[in-house]
Amino acid sequence: MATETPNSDKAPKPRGRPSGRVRDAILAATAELLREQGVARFTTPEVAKRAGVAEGSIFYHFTDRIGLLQATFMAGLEPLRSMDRPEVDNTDHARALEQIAKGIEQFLDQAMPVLFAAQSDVRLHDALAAYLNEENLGPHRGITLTAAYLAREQQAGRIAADVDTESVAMLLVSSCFLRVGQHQIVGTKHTLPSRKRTIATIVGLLGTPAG
Amino acid sequence: MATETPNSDKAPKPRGRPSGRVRDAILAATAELLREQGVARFTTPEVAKRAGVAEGSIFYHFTDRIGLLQATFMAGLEPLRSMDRPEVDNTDHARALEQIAKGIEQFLDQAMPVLFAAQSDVRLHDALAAYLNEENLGPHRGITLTAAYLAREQQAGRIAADVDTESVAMLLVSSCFLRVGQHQIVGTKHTLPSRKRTIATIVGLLGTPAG
DNA sequence: GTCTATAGGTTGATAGAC
DNA sequence: GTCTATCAACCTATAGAC
Repeated sequence: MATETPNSDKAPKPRGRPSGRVRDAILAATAELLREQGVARFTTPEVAKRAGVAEGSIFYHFTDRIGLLQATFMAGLEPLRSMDRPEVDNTDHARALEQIAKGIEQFLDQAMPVLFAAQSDVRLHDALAAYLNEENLGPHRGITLTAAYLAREQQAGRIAADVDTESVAMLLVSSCFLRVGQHQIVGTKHTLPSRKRTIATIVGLLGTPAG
Repeated sequence: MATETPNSDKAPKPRGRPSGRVRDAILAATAELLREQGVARFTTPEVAKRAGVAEGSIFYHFTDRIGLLQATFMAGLEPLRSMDRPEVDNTDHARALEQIAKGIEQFLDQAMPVLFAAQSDVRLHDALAAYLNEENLGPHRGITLTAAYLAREQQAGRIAADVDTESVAMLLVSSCFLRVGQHQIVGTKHTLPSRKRTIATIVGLLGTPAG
């Protein structure tokens, strides 16, 4: 996961992202291709064509095909890394959870194809897994964030004290994964209980506040 | 999704699966390869080597590479199709749900790599999606099955009448997907709440039976 | 039904000019 | 940093013997 740019050592490497217009175009084209066509159709000539750059540039920036894919999923996971405690603007649990769920699903919508792509090759898979572990990313991150919100509410006395907030958080995150996964794999999200309905049920877990 | 065997028309086609030793070896080798290496490393020479057959045989039986993959995920989904109402042997909800969840996770453990593989190519993806819709397979199947159990319990008065059993079922199935998915993608299932803990929380949703 | 041999087509990656 | 041109490696699929 180290060599992403050519200048790994040696002196006065240019500050900031190189110039990066081509580099970014390649990354964007790759993400697009993965989403639309799947890894199988992802070939360096195809990426080059779509990015409007020369094929050789790909190898200059990313060393090889695998390097490009790694850089792509690291870029795709960036939103998760910088995702901080969700700012929920009220104490209506259903509303707040829906906000959180929406955010997670939105993220997954664009990140999941990349996760799928990484499953296509052991090397990629292993690199991704290592990265996720190192950076403490993955589903666990979303769960922790959600659990934190619930715990705050619990301490404020708005959620029954005996509720296992982490499990509840996991249920919410799970349902997001399934909803997005089903949508991307089967294509009809309409056969699952809606997000609203799911959350209404989850809210039922939070117990009567104080009476 | 039609031509799986060569003899599509013409008269006295041999009854039962041809002789099928080679055919099955190919299917098994394919599934293995997908699990261990991912689609990228799945090549017809590799499959042939692993199955101990000639490469040509693959094309004889499955027409082309795509045909083999399609046949493989149809085979992998077979357990789901024949999965019938779960026989749960008692009325302890936690126990029963755990049984169901275990079954689903077991199935997913072997089916998920194949689902991932299908995401690698639009043609495969579309073929899989069509198949899942036709046969009414997919996550929805597991949810329906689970919901049916819950509904029965509800009618028997052992679950509160106002519980949305389908949503609860979805939460259970979701958690299975997330658990298996996390395990296969990130590799550490240990950071998620355990199945037992999750189910304990879900059971909390079922309400006090009659008092 | 299964095999061997091979044709034909892509693809990843390199070299070198600008 | 970016491009064009090129090559060796590899893979899918076919043809034909057994």
